[in-house]
Amino acid sequence: MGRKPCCDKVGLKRGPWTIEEDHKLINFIFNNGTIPCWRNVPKLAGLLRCGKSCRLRWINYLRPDLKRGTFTESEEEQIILLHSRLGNRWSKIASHFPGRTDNEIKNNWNTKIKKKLKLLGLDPVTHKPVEDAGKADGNKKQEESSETKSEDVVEEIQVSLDETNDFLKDYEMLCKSLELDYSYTSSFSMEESNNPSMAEEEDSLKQWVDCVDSFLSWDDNFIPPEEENSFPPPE
DNA sequence: AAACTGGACAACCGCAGCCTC
DNA sequence: TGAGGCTGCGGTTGTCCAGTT
Repeated sequence: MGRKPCCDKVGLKRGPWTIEEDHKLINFIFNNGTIPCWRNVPKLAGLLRCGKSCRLRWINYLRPDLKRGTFTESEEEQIILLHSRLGNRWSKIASHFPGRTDNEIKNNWNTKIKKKLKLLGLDPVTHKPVEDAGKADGNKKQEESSETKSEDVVEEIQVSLDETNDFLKDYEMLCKSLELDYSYTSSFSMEESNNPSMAEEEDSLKQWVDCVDSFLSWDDNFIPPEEENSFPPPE
């Protein structure tokens, strides 16, 4: 009955990752290339985390091809469009955005885009104008108070609907442009590490390590693992 | 200056689906 | 064929931090 937990949680560390843990994970992945089994990663990398946590950390934060930073206006519009087609399938949506993770897009949706759509009078779930919801809201207000809706409210809804129409037109345009530009493949893949341009790959990875080092901003007390093991990856 | 609040995002949890034995 | 293991995914929670009172 029931399944064993994915890992033995006793003695495992939880919560935010430290710089030292990040470095251990990065070094392990660079030294080993592909990760056939995340379950073994913590043990082999010397981390007191479960494999699942390591995978998540790598995918959402440490991967070299991550873009990071705030979403642009056009990115947000594309997310809205894709969400209208795909629903909450964040990984599918994320596959259309180089360097963006499903978690990042999901967070952005929940904190920003949802509100944006509501302001435009669109239902974030159905992507349709919330006329019905407005009526329902109106009824609710009627229940709360026998006062009828003021003209201001009606005007506000009308403006909202006009904006919605404009927005839907933009949708159509975005659709057309996206149809031409759906062929994204990740610019970085561990599986590709055997290709002829390995040297170039190493150079770019080296640059990335420097970059990571800078943004992780090593604290003075932490001594990175043995330099000779950190790079390059074994053949 | 301290307490409070809300936004942003990192991380965790549990389930579904695929794969292997 | 079904049970169990593993990964990936989506929902939710926790934590940090900036702005406000």
